[in-house]
Amino acid sequence: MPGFIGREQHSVDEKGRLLIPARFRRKFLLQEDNSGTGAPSRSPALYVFKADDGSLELYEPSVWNEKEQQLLKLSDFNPDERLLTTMIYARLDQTELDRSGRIALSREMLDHAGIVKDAVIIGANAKMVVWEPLRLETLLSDNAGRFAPLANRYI
Amino acid sequence: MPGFIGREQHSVDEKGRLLIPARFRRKFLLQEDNSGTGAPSRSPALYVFKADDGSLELYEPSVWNEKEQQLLKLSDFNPDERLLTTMIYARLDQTELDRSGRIALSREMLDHAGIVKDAVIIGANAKMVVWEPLRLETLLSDNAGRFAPLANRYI
DNA sequence: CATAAATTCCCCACTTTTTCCCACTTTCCC
DNA sequence: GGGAAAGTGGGAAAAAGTGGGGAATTTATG
Repeated sequence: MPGFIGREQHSVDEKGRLLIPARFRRKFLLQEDNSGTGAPSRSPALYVFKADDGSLELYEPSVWNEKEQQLLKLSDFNPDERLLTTMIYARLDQTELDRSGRIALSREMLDHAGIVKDAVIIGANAKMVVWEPLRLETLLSDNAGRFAPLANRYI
Repeated sequence: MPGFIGREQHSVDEKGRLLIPARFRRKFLLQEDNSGTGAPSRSPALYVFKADDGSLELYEPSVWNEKEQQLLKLSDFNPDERLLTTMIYARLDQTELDRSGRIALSREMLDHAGIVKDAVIIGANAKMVVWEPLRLETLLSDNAGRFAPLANRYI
């Protein structure tokens, strides 16, 4: 129950580093550090997943692990289930926050999202979603007229 | 059951701070602070949503969370449902009241509503709606003739 | 296998933004 | 009118964000 909410834009430097907004960091540093020792939580990790819509999804370990429970139920010997498992792990990566609260995104991840210089991070409750700013803008404006109908249908 | 009712106009300062009228504040400080301890309620939060009509909607956590239940049912892997989720979280932000009862609105939020110096806050029962004064005035006068027909149809 | 090149990691320094707090003015209410 | 609450503005301290240097590690290459 992280509850990431809000939208921010930050730059990605030449080293591929992307800052996780402080307000998001607080959300999971808080719950990572339930060691009771009060010691600084060692190395907050994040799972990075290439989404179909051209964005990147960032998950806390606890949230990803919960999703992963579904995967573990799949059989290695059912072709479809095996394929799905392969597809998912092929798109998955893991990264850690550095001392400044940044993560290093690999070249493939950045390419997948089309990120060059800037990135938008959207809090989507359980996860964070990373977009190339223009790509997100285009998606939203191209589909602006669909918001009301969709909202009307689904919520 | 917040029951915000009334209309007020307040200034937005250079730091983007907007005062939540005292009578609205009382509504939800009351129900936030059901800790029983009588201690000052820590950090009253508000969700801010960019509405389609060029206004900003302010929700109390309890009210927004109820809406969010609908969102949580949507699938990440159904394109329409995913798009809707993206559209909503891309327009959503979260903010807290400072000690003076103000919220800090981000630049994007202010731009969305066209707010420069002043803002009108309308209590609309479950939520508060924030308008740039002239924009609201224009909307109302441009559609004055439609009030009776609409009211006739729906209420 | 050794050396060079590249990448990663760790840290520091600077700039900008946010937060916190205080003070003043206006309005409301008895 | 006097006191309290509400509303407004701004200064200073703290935090967040950004960039980059240099050591260490990994990867390429002769």
